[in-house]
This record gives sequence, structure tokens and C-alpha cells, in this order.
Amino acid sequence: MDIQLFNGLHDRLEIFKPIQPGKVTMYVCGPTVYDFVHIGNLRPLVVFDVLKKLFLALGYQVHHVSNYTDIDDRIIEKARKENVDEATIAKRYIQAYQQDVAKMNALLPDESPTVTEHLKAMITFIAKLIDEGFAYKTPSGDVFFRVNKIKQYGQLSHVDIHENKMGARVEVNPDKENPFDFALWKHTTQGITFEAPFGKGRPGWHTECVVMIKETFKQTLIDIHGGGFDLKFPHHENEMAQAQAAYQTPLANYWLHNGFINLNAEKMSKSTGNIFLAKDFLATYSGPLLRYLLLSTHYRMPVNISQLIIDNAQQELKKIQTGLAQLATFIQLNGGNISDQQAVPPLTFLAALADDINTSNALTILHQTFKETHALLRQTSPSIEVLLNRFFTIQAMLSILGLAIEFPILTADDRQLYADYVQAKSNQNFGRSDDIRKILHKRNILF
RNA sequence: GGUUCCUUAGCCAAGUGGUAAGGCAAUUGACUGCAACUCAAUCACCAUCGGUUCGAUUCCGAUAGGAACCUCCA
Repeated sequence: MDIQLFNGLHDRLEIFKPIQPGKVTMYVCGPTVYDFVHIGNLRPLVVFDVLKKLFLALGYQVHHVSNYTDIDDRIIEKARKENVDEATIAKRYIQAYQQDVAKMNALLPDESPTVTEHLKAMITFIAKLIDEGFAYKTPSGDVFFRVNKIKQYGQLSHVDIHENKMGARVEVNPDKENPFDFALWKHTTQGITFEAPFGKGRPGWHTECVVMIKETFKQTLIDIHGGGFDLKFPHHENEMAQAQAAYQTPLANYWLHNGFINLNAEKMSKSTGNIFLAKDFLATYSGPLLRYLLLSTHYRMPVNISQLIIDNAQQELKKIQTGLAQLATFIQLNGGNISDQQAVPPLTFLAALADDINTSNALTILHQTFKETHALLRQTSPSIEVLLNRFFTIQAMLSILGLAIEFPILTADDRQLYADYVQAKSNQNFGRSDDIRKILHKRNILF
């Protein structure tokens, strides 16, 4: 099955062709660990997790890397404020992030490199760019990339370096040869600093991903590079420019960007306080709910979050939860054995996801399957074998979508209680049957 | 100013050059001891105005409204 992806490099849908047949190399820009992440930070996590699971389901071998930016001005600032070192801050928020990832039921990347681990390689990389004339040192000690040397610059984000509209909003550093030139190395004496042949300082953000890709994949060109839309410029454009300079490659063949999550129809922003931290959402609601919310919209479209929309999604998710629990219960009460079993999701389901990760359509197929299954359950004596088949099919779909939906595994006590319930009802002892019903309802067995 | 993008029923949302998937909510009916669950049925002139076309929600242009990026940002 062909996978079609919207490639931001060419702004069109393209059939995915891996560099090596059957293998996918995928790098997703990870969080800067200076604070707790908000729910928007979790969108790329979900999008690329589904894509990864699709690749795996289709038999690809996936090498997935996602970094932590652990050297950054905001981290340094926070460390100074709290009077601790930068590593303490980074460690704290990496741990917090990982807890969120676990709750979102996302597969961990195969590698999660950090800037501090790859500093030496970054310094070597920057030195090479200077040697080859792609970068220059300014009197103040910064090292800038020379965008004029890259004829493809602007390919990804459609910026025109000759238009020179930059500086309309921000004062341009007079040391820059071109306003679009960006820092590879910042000379500084504040916060954590590192020794380099071109001076004491710390690396700029855009270099880390280029270097980490080379270091982790041992390749200068990978298949997929992903991240949020806002990363397109300047971050990804600048990564690509460095790769063009150092490796003569565009760094990745497919550049994927997810849309934003808005809160009450406004961009999430710390300064305005319009922000929903992931840990708060996950504590108030659940991982599956956030997953469901994100999956119901195409990944390139914005998602708006409001109380109304959350409530709505909760209703929808409840249907799936109820449906799965009912199916699981019925099968077990009728002698079926629900144990782990491999099942293949419907072809239509995979095809939906293979069509530029159309999770919305994939959910439609999930809903259809539930509807058909409910119809089966209403029959007088449905085939357990057929129902089991349905159950595993649904499980396979949920697994790719990453929706961790719980269902009951009946204990002897559950079974006895259920038998009592049926008995009480047939004896028209409704007081007792209602009591038992309440217990079974709590156990996710009766509804 | 430059560059992207969006506008589909009360809500969420997919999609296509030949007259609109799916879900939630709602209404009606069935099932039930009563409920719940579930099932069935009902529920859209695809922002506006032009153009191209035998035919446009789908392509092109304009208008209105909204968003993002151009500065750290998922």
C-alpha cells in the first residue's frame, strides 16, 4: 500500500518513497525543556506516533528519533532564577514530559538525543561551516550562517532573502551580512557556556537537529522530518540550509508539519495566560480524550479546544469505550477467550491513514465497525467467532490510533454477579437486580 | 508590507467537477420491569459575488470574515 504524505518541501501530496526500501528514518523536533509542556506540544507527538504505528503496521522498520533541547536561553534564565544548574531544570522537565508521553500512549523514540550530548559534534560542525565560508564570526564573537551562500534558501518557507522585509518588526543585528543570517554560536558569559575554537559560548538552536540527525542516523539525508507549522521558518529552513552547506542534501526528503491547537479560538500563549498545560489536561481528563480530540481533525488543520468541544469529544469517546466493553463482556460471558491475538485492521482503515494520515476518516471506519458489531450483538445468537474477530480488528485499529481503551476482564466474581443479576431479573426481584446492576456498571460490565 | 492557510448542518468534521461521509446533540419509533446501552428513522440550498464548464461545494478571480508565520514558539 502506498503512503501519501503532504510534503512541505514541495507543498503537495507525494507518494512516500523511502531511501532504503522497507525502512523509514524519521526525526521529530522535540520540546525545549524549560517548563511543563502545554497540550499543543503534544500534537506532534500524537501525529507522528500514529504515522509511526502506521508504518509499523505496514511492515516498515522505523528508526524514530526525537530530541530534547536542553540548552536554551529560557532554560538558562530559569536556572538562574532558581539558582540551580541548567541540567537540573532540563532533567525535571524531561521527566515531566515523559510522564505525559506515557499517558498519551505514545511509543518512545528509538533515541532521544540532547544538545549537551552532542556539543562536540556541533562545534566540529560549526567549525567546518566557518572553514568552508558558509559561516562567519562577528566582532562580538557570534557565529552566523551566511544564507547568501545557499541558493535554495527559502525553498521550504517561501521567504525571499532579497526582499529584505525583515527588520520591519525587529531590529536587525548590524553585524549580520544579511538579515536572514542566523546564529550558529552565541558568544556569551552568562549561564552555561562551552569552549570552542571560535570562542566561548553556546550553540544556536538551529544547528542541533542537523547535527543530531547525522549523529543518530549516521546519514546526512533522512526520510521524514516533522514538527509544528511554526517550525517551518526559521527553524527548519535553517536546518535545511546548513545541510545544504555541509552535506549538499535537503536533510530530509519529506517535511511534515502539524497544525496548532488553539484554546477558545485563540493561540495558546504564556504571556496572555491562554494556556492549557498537558499535565493539567491529563489530570482533569485523560490521555485517550486528548488523543481522540486530536485524531478527529486532520493533522494539518488547526484544532480548537473549548469546554464545549471537550464535552462533545467525551461523549464520542464514551461510545467507543462502552462499545468495546460491551463486546468484550459479551464474548467472555459466552465462552470466548479474549487473549492477545494478532489482527489486521481493515484495509479501508489503513488506506485512510495512508492518505496523508487522514485520522478523521480512520475514525469513521472505527465507528462503522462498532455499528456493525452492535447490530451483530442484537442478534439472538451471534457467532462468538465472528465477534472475536471483530474484537481483535477493533483492537488493531485502536492500537494504531494509540487509543488505549480499557475493557473488563471478567473474574469469577464478576461472572457470579452477572449470573445473580440475570437470576434476580427473571425472579422479578428488581430491587436486587438494580443493586447488582450498579456494581456491574461500576466495573464497566453493564451500562 | 511579504508569505501561507481557513470558512461545510446546533457542535465536531471528511470529501468530491456530476447535485454532500461519519460522529455528538436533538426529535420520533423499537427494545427494556424501569432505565441505560443498542438499533431504526428524521435533520445541510457546502461564507458572498462573478468567471471557466454541459454541469462547481469542489477549479480561477474578487469580496467579507477568521487564523498563522515573517521574533522564542508544537
